[in-house]
Amino acid sequence: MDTFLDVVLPIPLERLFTYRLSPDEASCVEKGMRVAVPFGKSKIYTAIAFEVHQRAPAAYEAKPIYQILDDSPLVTSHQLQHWQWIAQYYMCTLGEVVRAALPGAFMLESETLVLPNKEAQLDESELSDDEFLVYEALQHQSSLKIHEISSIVDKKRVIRLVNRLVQKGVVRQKEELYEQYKPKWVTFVQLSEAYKEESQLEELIQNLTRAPQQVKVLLALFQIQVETKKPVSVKELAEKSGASRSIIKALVKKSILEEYQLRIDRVQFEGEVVKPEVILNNYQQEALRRIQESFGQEKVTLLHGVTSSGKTEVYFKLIEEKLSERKTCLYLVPEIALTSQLIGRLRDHFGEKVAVYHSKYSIHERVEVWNNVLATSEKAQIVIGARSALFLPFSNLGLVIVDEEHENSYKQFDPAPRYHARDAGIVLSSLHKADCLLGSATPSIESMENAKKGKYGYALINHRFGDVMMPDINLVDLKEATRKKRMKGHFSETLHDAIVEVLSEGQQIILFQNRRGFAPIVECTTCGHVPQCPNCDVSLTYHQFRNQLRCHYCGYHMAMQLSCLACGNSTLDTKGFGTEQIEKELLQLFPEAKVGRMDLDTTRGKYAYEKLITAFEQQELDILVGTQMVAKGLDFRNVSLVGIMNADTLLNFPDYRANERTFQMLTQVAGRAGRTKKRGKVLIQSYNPYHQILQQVTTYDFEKMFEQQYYEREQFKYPPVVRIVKITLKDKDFNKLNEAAQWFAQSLRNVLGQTVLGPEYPPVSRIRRDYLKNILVKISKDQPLIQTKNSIKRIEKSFNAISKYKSVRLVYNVDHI
DNA sequence: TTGACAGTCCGG
DNA sequence: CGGACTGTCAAC
Repeated sequence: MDTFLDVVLPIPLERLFTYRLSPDEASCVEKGMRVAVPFGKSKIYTAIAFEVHQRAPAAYEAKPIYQILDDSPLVTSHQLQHWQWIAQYYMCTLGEVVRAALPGAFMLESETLVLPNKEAQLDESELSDDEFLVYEALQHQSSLKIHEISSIVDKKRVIRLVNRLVQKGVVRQKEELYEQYKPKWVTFVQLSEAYKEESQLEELIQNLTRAPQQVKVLLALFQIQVETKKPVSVKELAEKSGASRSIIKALVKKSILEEYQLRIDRVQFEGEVVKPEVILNNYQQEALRRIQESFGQEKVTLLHGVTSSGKTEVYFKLIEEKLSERKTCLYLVPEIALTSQLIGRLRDHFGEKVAVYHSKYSIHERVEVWNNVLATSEKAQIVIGARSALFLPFSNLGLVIVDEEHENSYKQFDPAPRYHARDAGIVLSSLHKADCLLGSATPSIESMENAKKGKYGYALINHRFGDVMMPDINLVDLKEATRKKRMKGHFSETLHDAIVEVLSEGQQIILFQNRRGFAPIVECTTCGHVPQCPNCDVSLTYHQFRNQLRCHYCGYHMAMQLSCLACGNSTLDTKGFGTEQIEKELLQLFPEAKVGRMDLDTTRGKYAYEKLITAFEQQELDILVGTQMVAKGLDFRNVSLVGIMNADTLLNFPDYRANERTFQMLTQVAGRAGRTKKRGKVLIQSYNPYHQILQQVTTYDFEKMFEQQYYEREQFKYPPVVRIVKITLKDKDFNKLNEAAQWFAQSLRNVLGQTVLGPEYPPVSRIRRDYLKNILVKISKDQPLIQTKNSIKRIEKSFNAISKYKSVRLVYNVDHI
């Protein structure tokens, strides 16, 4: 009986693909291993083995697989189950989940190599110019990759060119598989067997008197061995002895030393475990007790603790408990909160049991964490990571912590799978029968609702650690300040004076403006022309630092103009303001102060973010201006003033969550102030200080905010009262898009009724030359979710069958925030 | 997603 | 007419 294998390919295709297995292969393939398979005309892909079976496909001849890449599964069945849930719930393919889940280095892809054909007898005159260029390049190089050819001839599409060359017999092609992950090997040295005896050693040193450098190396080796009792690497020996590597090589050549290689993890924990005992105050203890009680009832639990109430210590206690039961823990944080501050605290406490996993890690480092988790290694008992850490091969998981549960960066936006890490984390914990704790100072409306209804357990800490007072929050009316001409740039007199005072006390200040760049709009005061992005429906933001106009959606940029592009007058002015402008004003208003800026533009590099934080921590900076980045989980001891430059930009955001988000963001930024004894001060500037949300922020009235927001969601039918699926249609052709969106919405309405909203243009209605239109499907809680999604998928099928709509692309966003 | 193939546009 | 580009389809 023939054996077949269904595999998941990392591409956005719904179906599994079936390959033929030889008897040998059939005996070693297991679900969860990687296999390399030929796919399409030429490519070889890495796929995940999904099911071995004997059902020969009827409609086609299955291809044989190319190679089995693992000798034991790399992906566990728990993971596959979890990934299937994600694919189903978030309406994407399993392949897309696989692509997001596996570290890139695990996915080998083939690359076409072009080699010269030595036997070819050719007439050079038969070649075109481009063909000749490739031919000539191959006289000097043994092989060329496709993209190398494309740069040689300076053309984008070269496949046809290569095909012609193959036909003319000038070149041949070869597919090569690349394993991207290379384990790191380190060379160690030890004394050869022959010299292990004391007497032989003495003799050897005597003989080496004419090679003092070599003696120095040997002595250093002995010294290190005595001190550390660990293998000694060549690198270490060279450093300790001060001798060059060639001297060590010489000793190896004489067979006095022997070299050997060891596989080493790239990510190594070095340092002492301080393990200061976590001591909880009464509030924390009470919260811990409630959490444990609710875990006893197998409930997801929400820990609602005001800023700086010491949630982290509670987490630490829970982790300690799980570790003592020999279980592992997953600690999820928003990408931005993954700072060395937090990692440092974890490492101080749990030492090398902590593994870190996030996107700024190199592909190699990720592979190592994956392998350690898979092997339930000592080194990965606690994994702290951003949302993608959910995909690691856990077994024996005991606890999932989702810190800053309300953070919307937990929801993946752009490539599918568009999953919410909090929700996917809850599902993960239930799959493993593990406990799940959500923590936040400003819980999301949905989690709070679940807690209120008793679906989640709930623990509250409403006292700051060490009984520090909550900061004093005050509103500043910008309208009045402007009318009375009490503004210095974008600073009201109140804020300005507060800064002066804080600076004179040697304390630090955080200023928050949720917009980067210098100014979001440049306008000609003569003709009113505003430079727009040619690809997107937005005006270009002025970045003074680069003297450029930039689009924040597609990256388009041009030099800042001196005169208007429309009328030629040099009467350009800016409107609105971003972090860059605040930074500049600060330099003018407070020339003595050292100012730092933290936004997407200043934190591009791998360590740029850390550097800024360290500089601020060490008080090398007096004032830190930033976007929402400054709001997230940072712990600065000397900040006594937080200023919000303009709260209205947050409130005016055109979506149903704007109020909730403003409350969360302002409360979080405010929480950065006064974390030690002195009461912190927060000033919120706004043109609309009587807005209910701002009032609720100043009085720390979470309950009232929740009630009011929940009421509005009920009135207007928004989550968590209903579930929503946002469907975005994209096309380069404006009219076609409109027609297609209309068709789609109408079909949805025919099946689902009046719960379908739209189609409507989003606030930015064109991005990267594509016009966009959204349809919103609201699904009530009593409506079967799977059936509704299936109806949508069915409509998509009929939609795709209409040839004129072929070019229209569809994007589903389930639980869109 | 990728690559092949057919159809179309464009300059000479 | 050939090259470049676009749209459409299948992939096991």
